[in-house]
Amino acid sequence: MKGLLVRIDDYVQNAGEAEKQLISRLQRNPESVLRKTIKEIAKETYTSPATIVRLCKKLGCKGYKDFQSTLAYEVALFRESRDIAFQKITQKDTVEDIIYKVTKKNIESLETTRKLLEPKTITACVKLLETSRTVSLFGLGTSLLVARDLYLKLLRADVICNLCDDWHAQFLTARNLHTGDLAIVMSYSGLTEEMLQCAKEAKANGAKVIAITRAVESKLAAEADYVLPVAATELIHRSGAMSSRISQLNVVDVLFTAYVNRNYEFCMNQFGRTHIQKDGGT
Amino acid sequence: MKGLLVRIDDYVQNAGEAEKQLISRLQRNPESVLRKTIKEIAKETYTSPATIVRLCKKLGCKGYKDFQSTLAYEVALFRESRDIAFQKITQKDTVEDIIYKVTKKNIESLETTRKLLEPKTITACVKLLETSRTVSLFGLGTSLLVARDLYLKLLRADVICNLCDDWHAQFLTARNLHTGDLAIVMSYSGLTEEMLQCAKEAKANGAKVIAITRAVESKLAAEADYVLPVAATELIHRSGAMSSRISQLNVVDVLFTAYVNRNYEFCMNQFGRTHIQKDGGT
DNA sequence: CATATAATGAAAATAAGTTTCATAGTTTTC
DNA sequence: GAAAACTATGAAACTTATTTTCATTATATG
Repeated sequence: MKGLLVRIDDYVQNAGEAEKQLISRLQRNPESVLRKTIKEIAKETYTSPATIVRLCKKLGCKGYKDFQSTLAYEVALFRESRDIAFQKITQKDTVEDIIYKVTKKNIESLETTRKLLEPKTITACVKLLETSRTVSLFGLGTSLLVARDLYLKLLRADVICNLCDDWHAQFLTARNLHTGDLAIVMSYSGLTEEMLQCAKEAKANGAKVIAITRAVESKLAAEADYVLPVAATELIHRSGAMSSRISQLNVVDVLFTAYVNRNYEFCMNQFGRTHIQKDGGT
Repeated sequence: MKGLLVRIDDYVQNAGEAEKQLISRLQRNPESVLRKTIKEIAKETYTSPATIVRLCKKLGCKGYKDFQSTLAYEVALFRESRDIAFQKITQKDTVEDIIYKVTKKNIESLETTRKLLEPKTITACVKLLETSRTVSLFGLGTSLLVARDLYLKLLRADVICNLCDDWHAQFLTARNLHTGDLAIVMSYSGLTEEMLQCAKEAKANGAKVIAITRAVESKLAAEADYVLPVAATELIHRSGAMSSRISQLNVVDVLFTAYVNRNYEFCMNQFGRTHIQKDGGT
């Protein structure tokens, strides 16, 4: 069932005059409705209890009470998620505050990234992973860490892959790609000139290109066959966008998990052969 | 104000007979209370509306209605966080499911990690970062990625630090440490023999040791002066613990942010000097 | 222009929640 | 050890909130 506020919004077009009054009031401040009685709302909006009850029923509730508690549930969730958004770290913050805010920031950017990811794109990327002869990874700085993470994963799944640490070597790798190869280019900002060059080179040589970046409109994205978007996160201090790599890793997780799921038997077999310690961890 | 269910639990000891009946009913299924009237609850528990209202007031609510809406809020949040926990990925899952579940898993492990982190420990670790002559980082596999991440951060803040890629070099680094140096050892499992050796060596040479691990009871943890705990995450498939590195990165974020906050002016100045691109990103 | 239809509010009816008060059991005091 | 004071409790009266009914008005339809 859709959320109540969404249903309200859907219904506006069919609403009568009194109902429009009501809806406008509800949308302006849904939270305060929870603390008011049906009579108070009726008075505020120059309507009547009867009209309110009718509206509640049209929205799929049993009555005003049911409406209130459904709304309470929604508002609780919304408030929680809004809480997260406006927490900037200041010098006054205690260590406890920092633990809370930093974690919430990271969670927020995961949520945002999730909303940006399109199943179709993931599916297309997984197919490329399956059908490409080789997979080459590209990244610098923090994005190199993400590339390494995906590299370790692909290794374990026995995908033929390649990642060079320094950018000259990466560029040479790009130059050697051919039709049937896949390049995955990671650049959070989408502005890194070196990555753009790698993407161009890969493309020019007939390879497919996937970009993992926040910059869906960038030159890098334009160069790519598929773009896996990452949430743009504000800075914490001016210390660089922190959550970015966590979001990028989340994209990597999604991509890899989707890949494994489509190649289940084979991958499970591989994992058995490639885990290093009993629990596979380090 | 404490949560309602907590307050209920606190109150049990002072409760009379009828009240105990009530409380037991409330605790058994708080959610269903939301859909019941005061009379229904009275009947179910062989008590009376009056007793219920009194209990609500003792718990700090204005009456039964207020009690219900406070509870609704709490239940909504709880249900949300419980929803997350039981989502295992199966072969039947669509790509859309995978996007959702993988992200939720990662969020869940961030939440758990947050709860494990103790402000005192962070503060102590930040002090070590401030006062140590040098900081050396240790890690292998996925944990090496985390180490590299912290390394990049410390570099930007002009902390004298060191990280070697291969484990032999890491071990030699540990051997060269002295009193006044700091070693930060990352091992998610806490079982990696190589990391244990590095920690022991560092300790033996008089250096302080911080461990970032899920294994608070491990030999590695025993060797460390401070342990920064990371949530233990179940595996997604058998492909290795995915969320672990995200949690580890979160710990790194917290540690580094706390450090920056205590050395604000200096770090901000440094960040100005060390950012490579306009937005500092890659 | 008459008639059907939909929207609305006033007021009655129903239901919910709160308060008061009487009772029974318990503890304290002399 | 009995009277007094206190506490916990539920029945019933009271208050408040919600829902339903029904009459009125406006609007569309043939």
